[in-house]
Amino acid sequence: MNKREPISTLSLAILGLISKTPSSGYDLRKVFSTTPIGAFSSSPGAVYPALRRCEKNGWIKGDIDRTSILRPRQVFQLTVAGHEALKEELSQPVTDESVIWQNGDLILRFAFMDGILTKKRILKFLEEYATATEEYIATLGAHRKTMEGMSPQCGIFALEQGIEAYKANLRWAKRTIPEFQ
Amino acid sequence: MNKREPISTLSLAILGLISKTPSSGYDLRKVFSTTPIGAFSSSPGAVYPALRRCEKNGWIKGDIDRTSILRPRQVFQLTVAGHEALKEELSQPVTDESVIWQNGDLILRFAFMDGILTKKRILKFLEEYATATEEYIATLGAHRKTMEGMSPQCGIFALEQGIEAYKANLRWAKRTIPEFQ
DNA sequence: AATTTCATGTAACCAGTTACATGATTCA
DNA sequence: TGAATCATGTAACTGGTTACATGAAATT
Repeated sequence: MNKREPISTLSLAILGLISKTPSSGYDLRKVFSTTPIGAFSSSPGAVYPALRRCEKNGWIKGDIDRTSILRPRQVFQLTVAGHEALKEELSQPVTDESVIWQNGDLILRFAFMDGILTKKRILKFLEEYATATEEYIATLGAHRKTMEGMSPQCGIFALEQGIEAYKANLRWAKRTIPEFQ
Repeated sequence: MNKREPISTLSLAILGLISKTPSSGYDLRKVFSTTPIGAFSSSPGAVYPALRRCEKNGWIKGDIDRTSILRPRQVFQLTVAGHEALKEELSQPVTDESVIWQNGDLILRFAFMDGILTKKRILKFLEEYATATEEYIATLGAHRKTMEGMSPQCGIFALEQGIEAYKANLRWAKRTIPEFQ
């Protein structure tokens, strides 16, 4: 009943990563700057405040690690509430809007589902994703038709780029569903 | 020699659209909310301040349109300086970073090149885009190999989604180059 | 008469960016 | 000894979001 705060993309990435491996801010920055995990800046001005926000929401808690002689690191792990919040976020339905405007967020959510959602729920996500993507491809196709023979060639080609990308997403989803053993 | 202010994504979209058709803030909001032109909010709180910024930079100037009995609209068009700024922005090289983190911006730039850059320059853009994309696909492939057989299946599948999407981008660019008559 | 559309804008808030700062440790 | 790395953080700025506000005209 009580409404949960929305989780920002960066917070979702942080919660997702921490759910796999307890990490310090520095660890997270390294992941963001060395892996293709998403469009995240590894800037301290983004990561540390985001960690504080997650902490304030009770999603993570930090333990000081003094095993090294180096400056002590604060290693964060998920709280029970954090696990709940992450699970709920990952369980959100795939909306048409999210497929159109937040495809990256959807894939980020998918990347963290392992071990948090059941196989059934993950497959449901992929099916919803495929359906919504297929619909949007049709919409883009209709749009393309209205531009038929129009003067700004580049605009049409750009639209085709979008259509091709979404078609690739659709093929990926359809192929991944059966591969998901 | 004098350094031009960087153009934000929203400003670029506004300049690009206005370069095709002089428009009011309301016109632009309608385009953003009814066409797949990009991830832009059509919110007045974004569009009107962005117009003011462009105006302050001397890129656009507005004329009051009183032809209608309705509330007068302020119709903006590009200034000479605005055309220069847009042309320079569209002429920026395709960097590896932009292919990775700002693919949407690159496609947006491409969509507006018609009539502003020469055919030769547009083709150069597509070739640079293809090269950088191909390189990044290789990087992602290497990354994928390091995850071979790892436990979080979803993470690997998510990476594959990215690889497939970039492959689609590459095919699009390679196909579009010769189609560009 | 009430709602929708045309058309513009402001204000509070939030979050990311760049740049700076600190200070210890390790490496060349 | 100087540079790079470990590790955390702050401050100023920018720009986008949501929500609110106005007011006239057209539509139902």
